Amino acid sequence: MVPIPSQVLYERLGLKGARKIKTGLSTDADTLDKLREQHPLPGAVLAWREATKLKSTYVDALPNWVGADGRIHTHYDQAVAATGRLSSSDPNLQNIPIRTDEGRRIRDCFVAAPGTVFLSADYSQIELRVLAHHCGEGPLVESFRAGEDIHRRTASEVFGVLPALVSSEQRRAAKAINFGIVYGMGAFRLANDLRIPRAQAQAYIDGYFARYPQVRAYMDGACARARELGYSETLFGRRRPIPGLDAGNQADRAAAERIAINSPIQGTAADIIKLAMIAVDAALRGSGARLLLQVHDELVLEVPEGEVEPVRARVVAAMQGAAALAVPLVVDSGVAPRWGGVH
DNA sequence: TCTGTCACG
DNA sequence: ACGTACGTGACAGAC
Repeated sequence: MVPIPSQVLYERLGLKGARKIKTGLSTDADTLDKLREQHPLPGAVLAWREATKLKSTYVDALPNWVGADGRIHTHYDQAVAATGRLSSSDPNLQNIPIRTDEGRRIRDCFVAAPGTVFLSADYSQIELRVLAHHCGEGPLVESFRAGEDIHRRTASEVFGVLPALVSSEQRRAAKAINFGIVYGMGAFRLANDLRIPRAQAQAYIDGYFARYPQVRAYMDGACARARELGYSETLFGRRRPIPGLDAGNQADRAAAERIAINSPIQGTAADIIKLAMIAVDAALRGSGARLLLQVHDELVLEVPEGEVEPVRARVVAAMQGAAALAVPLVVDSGVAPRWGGVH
């Protein structure tokens, strides 16, 4: 039983500025957020959506997956995601909430077995490090080798201010730029995300590529190579066929180019954590610790309380040593009796 | 079965 | 003038 937000918002209330979709006007979260200034209803719909999403997908559904052993066992597919990532289903444990306080309460429902705790170990900025490796030199490489705050450094380069003088607003913009670079973003999307004029977003992107020419060269090279070969390739040789790079249609061609840019990055990161899982498994032999989950750049283990520090050291070392890139691989870790508390 | 939406990295 | 960031899976509702 669901209201019909679109009719109420756009026909009865006459709110303006919604994004168009195939079937009419969108009521997605980004659109509703922008409509907040016109009326109190969009905000209420957003709150209602968050609550019902959490209830239907997690609170109501997950208890039905608890088995005779009192635990939930997910299913991992190794041959579904085109980039080489794993995917998780029935239930999906790679999309358990964490971004909101209400969501984190769901993650907190996952409790380690008596006498054990969860150990979570995640790669810091692994996709940007892979990109830095592909670039070989420049501020991205320097920055990771020096252990700097990568977004602060990007802001410093793009906005031409000393790192110590980067404002929180500039750092936020740089973070969005770094995030988007990996996906082959355009000015339209960056402008939308940062709520700035499109011309200003374009200036940011131009400024970025002026300071990071090696990133531009990587992107051009990745497209050219994929166009010649018909596929992209990760650092470890995983291939993804990419049709459409010669499409006459500009939008189709641009979409294929974004895939050619992103797949070697996301796919190499996927290869690295798979190698890490093998190394972690070997490093854990003789201990009472068990690997429970992989969430793309994170491994979650269950560890006897008395073994936490030695296991943590082994896991971090195995993950950091899984591949030798031109920049260090850094792994952060946390320990807690509930999943929501590990970071 | 398709679409829109939204949870995660 | 057009469309507009990568990869997934689950749910509700429309058809």
